[in-house]
Amino acid sequence: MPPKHKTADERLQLHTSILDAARELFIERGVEATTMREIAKRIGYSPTALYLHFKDKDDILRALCETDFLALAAGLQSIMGIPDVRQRLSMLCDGYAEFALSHPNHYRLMFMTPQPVIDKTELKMIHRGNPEQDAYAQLKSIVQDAFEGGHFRPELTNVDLISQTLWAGIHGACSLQISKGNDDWVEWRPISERIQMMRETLMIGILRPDQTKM
Amino acid sequence: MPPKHKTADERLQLHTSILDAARELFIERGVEATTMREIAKRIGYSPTALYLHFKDKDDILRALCETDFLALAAGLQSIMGIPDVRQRLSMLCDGYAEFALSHPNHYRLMFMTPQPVIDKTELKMIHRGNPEQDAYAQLKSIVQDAFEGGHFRPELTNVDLISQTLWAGIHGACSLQISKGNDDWVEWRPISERIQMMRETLMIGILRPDQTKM
DNA sequence: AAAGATAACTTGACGGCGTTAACTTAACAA
DNA sequence: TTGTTAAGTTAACGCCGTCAAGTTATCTTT
Repeated sequence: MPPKHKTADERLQLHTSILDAARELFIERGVEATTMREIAKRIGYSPTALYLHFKDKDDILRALCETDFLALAAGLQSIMGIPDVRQRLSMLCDGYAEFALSHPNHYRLMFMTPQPVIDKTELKMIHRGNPEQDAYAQLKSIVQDAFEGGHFRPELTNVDLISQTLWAGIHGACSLQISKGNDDWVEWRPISERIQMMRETLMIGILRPDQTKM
Repeated sequence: MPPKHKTADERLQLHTSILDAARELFIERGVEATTMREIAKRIGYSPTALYLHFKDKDDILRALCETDFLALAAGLQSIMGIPDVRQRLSMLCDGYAEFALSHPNHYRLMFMTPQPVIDKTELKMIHRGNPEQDAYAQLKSIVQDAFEGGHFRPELTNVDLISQTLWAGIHGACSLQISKGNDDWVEWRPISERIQMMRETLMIGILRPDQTKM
């Protein structure tokens, strides 16, 4: 019970321990179902202590998502160094899918929930368009390279449109798995097969027909 | 205030007026944000009256989704009569996307929210695999036809896998629009272009290369 | 050394939520 | 006429997110 003036380090420690506890609970039982009181109990503080570090519950969610966006981009960064541009594109699809499927609850928050929770104009940490921090910028930069290398079908001329189609395809496979993968209404093929086929279908559909093998 | 023994018709009328009010509110401000009290107030009953017709809030949601699944399949039914199988496939993609984008909140409930809300084993109204009531069965039946007609690339041999890839592709384009379409982080191309390109990309990626024109 | 200010909390409360239990009352059945 | 029952309502329970006010130990100033 003894309050004490804290160093910046100690303040940060509580800050991150709130985020860690919130992340665990959000992942464990979903964001709507976890309460501020639970988060507080898990770290041994009273519920209102959370409000000393975050404006409200959404603010915690926002902070977690911000971290996750950076983590996604960081995880994909190594792929940017692959020399062959078709391989790079292909690996980005796989890397993205792996992130989505191994962090389904993060992914849901990032890409499958309504918009207003995260107003990106408020995100100061991430710099838009910076390929080291923005996964869409990474994708677009690879697509730009491939476009300049003449790898796409001649009728495809818009780099954003191509990028958004690739993103949507992989996102569709991942998000359908996350939201409906346990639904036995459909006789699902294994998710690995579905990701693989999506990647190949997109590649064949987008790349120049002469040399589709990679 | 006068309670009265009701005919089956009158009971049904209240039943559907609850569903109508709930649907409006769910669409208007989202499912989590609408309360039982609001639904009740809108139809002029006390909150607990809803529990005479539905077990709980999720039960209302479940009933709405059930109706929506049937509506989706019904809306796509006319497409099943198109003679050319490639055209049929193409039109099914468009029809599905049109449903998703013109009923975004229904679509979110149906295909973008966590699984446990709707346990389809409890849905007695819809018959699984019946192409008149099950949109996935419609898709699969067209894919089956195309497969038997030799329209797919020779390496594609599993009808479920093909169906699920097509579904995922269109779903990806639609769901990304619904959850991120108003997000200016990305310079989105118009959604109609994105749907069209997705459809064409999937067709080229899946159909036999000789005659991709339709 | 004493007094005041402040950082870091906790306690208590507010209004609203989903839901249940108990009550009310009009219509029906015996 | 007298129950029984259908169709509600009222009141309450235990949650929830959040805010205002109170409480202390520490730091700062004199």
